[in-house]
Amino acid sequence: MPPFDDIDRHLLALLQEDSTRTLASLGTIVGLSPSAVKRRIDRYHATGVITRTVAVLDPRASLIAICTVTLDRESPAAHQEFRAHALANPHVQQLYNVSGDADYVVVLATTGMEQHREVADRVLKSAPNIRRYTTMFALDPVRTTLVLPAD
Amino acid sequence: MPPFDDIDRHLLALLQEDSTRTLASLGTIVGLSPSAVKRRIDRYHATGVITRTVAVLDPRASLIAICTVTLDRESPAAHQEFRAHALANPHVQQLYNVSGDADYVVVLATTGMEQHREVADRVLKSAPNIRRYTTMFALDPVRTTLVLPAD
DNA sequence: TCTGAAAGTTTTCATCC
DNA sequence: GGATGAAAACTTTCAGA
Repeated sequence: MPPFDDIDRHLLALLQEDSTRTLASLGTIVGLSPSAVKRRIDRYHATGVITRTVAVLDPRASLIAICTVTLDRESPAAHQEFRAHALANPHVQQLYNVSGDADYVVVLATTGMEQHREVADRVLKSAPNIRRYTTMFALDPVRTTLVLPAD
Repeated sequence: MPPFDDIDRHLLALLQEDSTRTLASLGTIVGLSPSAVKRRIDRYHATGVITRTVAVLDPRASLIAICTVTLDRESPAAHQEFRAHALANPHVQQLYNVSGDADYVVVLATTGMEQHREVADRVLKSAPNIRRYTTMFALDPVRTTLVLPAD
């Protein structure tokens, strides 16, 4: 994707906030015609800037746990095995390979403590190659977005 | 919201995956007419089950940092002050009040290390009431969704 | 690359089951 | 609650600048 101009950044900010706006309303805000807005949005999809468009549910209805995981060895095979194991579980909402003391941060989303125990047992406790892990439960998901800076 | 049936769960899973499907295509999948699908989706919005619909950008284009924050005192005022301070910054992509050793998990999204330093300084280093914090950089954002179990 | 208008789809809504 | 069908709105395409 060629460099963004101010209108691109504005459109991407608007779409990350609410993707249900019409081309006409976006056009009014950024000062373009609906078809000019469409051409730009089509380009964001074609070039992979926008990867998907999704409905977001209220996180307060779920139990969110943020876990760190340290593997017991640093081999590529151990990493690959753990990733595949974690990704197989739909309750793994987010998974990051990270720098520092831990190797991964895993965010688990479940319907409650009972389901959390099941999922955590599967994904963390009895998973392959894990040396140790920690769990922090979200008492309050104050802000939960996937908004990224658009530049 | 009254209890979900199988069709509700199916629709919510579909919409969390891709909210651009038409009412007709959703109806074909779940076995309802477009207007019946619409009535259900309207209800998800009206009751706050779906909070918003957004475009998601490719996280690989950004620098993601996952930080833990421990406040220097447990007073409600300290919490309130820290939250307001963090929420004022648009690079705070996610913010969770958590149980355990730390008080908050903060996810920072920036365009690169230079911007990260600025933002981290503002949100963490020179922020009020912080005793200590840790930072883990995402080497690879393996999965980044906000998908929640629909029950 | 934009605008504006025509053509094609989707959404919305009233009505009936 | 759900289905249907018609009207309204939106999206898509394309000619012209």
